[in-house]
Amino acid sequence: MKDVASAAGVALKTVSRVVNGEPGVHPATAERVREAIDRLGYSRNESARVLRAGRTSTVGLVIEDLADPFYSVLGRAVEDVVIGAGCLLLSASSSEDPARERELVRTFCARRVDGLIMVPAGHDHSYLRQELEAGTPAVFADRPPGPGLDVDTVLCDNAGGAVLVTRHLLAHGHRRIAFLGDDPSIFTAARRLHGYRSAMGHLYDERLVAMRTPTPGSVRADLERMLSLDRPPTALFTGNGRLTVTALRALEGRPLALAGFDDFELADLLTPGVTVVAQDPAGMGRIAAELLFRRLSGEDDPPRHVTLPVRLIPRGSGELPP
Amino acid sequence: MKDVASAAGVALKTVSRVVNGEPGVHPATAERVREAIDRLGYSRNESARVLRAGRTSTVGLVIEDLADPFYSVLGRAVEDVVIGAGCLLLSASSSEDPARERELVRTFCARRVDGLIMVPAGHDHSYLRQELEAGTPAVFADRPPGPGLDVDTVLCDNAGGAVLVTRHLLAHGHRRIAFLGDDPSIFTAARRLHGYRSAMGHLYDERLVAMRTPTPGSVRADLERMLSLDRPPTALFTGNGRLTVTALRALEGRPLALAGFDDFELADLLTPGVTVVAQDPAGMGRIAAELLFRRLSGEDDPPRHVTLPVRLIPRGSGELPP
DNA sequence: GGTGAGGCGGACAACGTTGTCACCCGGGTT
DNA sequence: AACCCGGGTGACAACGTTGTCCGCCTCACC
Repeated sequence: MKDVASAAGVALKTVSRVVNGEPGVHPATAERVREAIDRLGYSRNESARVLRAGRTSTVGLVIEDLADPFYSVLGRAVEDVVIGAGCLLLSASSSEDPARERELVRTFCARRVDGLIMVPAGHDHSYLRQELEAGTPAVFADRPPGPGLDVDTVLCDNAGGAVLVTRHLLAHGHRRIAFLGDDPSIFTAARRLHGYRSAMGHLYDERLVAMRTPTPGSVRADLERMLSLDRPPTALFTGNGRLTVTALRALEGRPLALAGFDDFELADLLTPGVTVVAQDPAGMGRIAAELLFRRLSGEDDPPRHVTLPVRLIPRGSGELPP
Repeated sequence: MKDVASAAGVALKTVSRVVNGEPGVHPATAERVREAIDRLGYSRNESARVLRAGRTSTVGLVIEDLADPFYSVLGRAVEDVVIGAGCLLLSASSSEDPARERELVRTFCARRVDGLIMVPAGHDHSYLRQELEAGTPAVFADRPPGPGLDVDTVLCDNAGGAVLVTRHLLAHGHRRIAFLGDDPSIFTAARRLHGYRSAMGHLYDERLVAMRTPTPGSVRADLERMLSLDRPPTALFTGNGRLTVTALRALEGRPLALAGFDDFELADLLTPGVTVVAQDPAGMGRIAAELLFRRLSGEDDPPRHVTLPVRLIPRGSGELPP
């Protein structure tokens, strides 16, 4: 900027005024400055601007895995809102590791992001309190913050969706309905199990439940175990998109009614089509980002808790008879 | 930092030394400073550090769409390398819009990212020359830069993959093979068409080719037109993952041999399984990021051009007889 | 011709950090 | 006693920008 100023034969501040479109500059002077800017290929150094202004116009996004379709769609929705607000998005994957999550948040805060959007991996977010008090708002998406911390949160109706699926299978005559879920320490997994269990009522049988971090091997083993019971399940409820797909592979076409949490591409093209209860990851991302920007524009209401509805999409696999 | 200094009763510079682990600070003093840091919850302001140092330890990623499985996997691989190098990743989607791409690059450069990784949307990247000369290296992935610009580039073997698919279909007895591709102004689409055409040789028939930005409607229309020809195609080659899926929906189970460019999740679970030629998006992202960091560590060789191999995965749909 | 207003331009400080250099002080050497 | 040495510490400038404030010039009006 100094160079531009001397090239145009004006003072530093005048260049700054032109760059920022401030009034009080003679059109001819402004033109001369712009010409010098073009000639020298000058572009404002945002770091310095940030240092002065105190705001970075940057939002940090911590998700579980950028490559997961659910989270990448969520991330894209966040990005659209963030870019629309004239900010940029720093994104990083926690890989479901609380330590990495914390480290990423620390890094983001050292960079003075204006706000954070998080899909938390851990259950202890007390380390965030300091940042929040320092004025960096955070919004949680998909999963709530750990105990003792209350901030804006966007969740889907996990329990309600699980009830919906379970009742749907019950309505089609199933009584032995297995549930395959993720590690119950994950909030969504626990809520979905809860919904399943309450909808099953006295039909609940813990031998038909498997909850752990899924791998192709573990899913296969769990299914084998259940299917070789005296009274094997006639239907299967899978607790998230990845599990549904893994289970489909493990079943290898064995006829078992199936319904899953989370929609996924091509669910409609399989035979039979896979019945799911669908979330709206894009909506979740968008709303989380909007909540964040509301805070950034000074809103000071108590934390909001948004629960997004889910939608049952029957496609055939969940309507198979027992 | 000023507050920490006065709280610990030392000079600013001493705190800076402690924070940066520089030698020459008395252990007792350092301890006092660290105690003050913890007490005040201080964390270094990276913006100021950046302003001083000139490097932001930030990499900008411009891709077509963060929500697209291909690009989100690529993005995740980039992220892993970037984080591993102690940097952060700014990501943004161009939505296949050259103007937006340019604007994003401009914004990233104003923020003084250390380097750029791009999946370009446009064909004119002369605007990058200035940034390159200013010392911001760029690496292109999936598609090369426009004419007149030569930088590190990672592509897959588009033409070779298309030849592979076409020959595979020919080997299974097909002579009338249709090609459904994206807008030929997109590099990958053009290269794949080229591969298809050269493999078809004298069997090439332009009535069996449709190249345009795909929508469900356009794909349906193109297929209808081809299938109602006097001598309709007996096989279909779809030019990218999205097109393959769209075509599968449009075909609604009509028996037509099908093979596509790009692998996609569940391709193996459809009936029949979908034969594809698979790229390695994660490898592409990783290599692009590694090339970038090689530049950042001072390498000054001529631009490298990496072509990644592709792999044919027969799953059934491409082995159907005419 | 003097005067006040307003348009325009510039000098300077400050944002928070780090590199440079100088200082202080105790202990060992000449 | 004069000197040097070096570990520990601090003052200061600089990075590039913008907010504040001041001053100049012009023009209209008395």
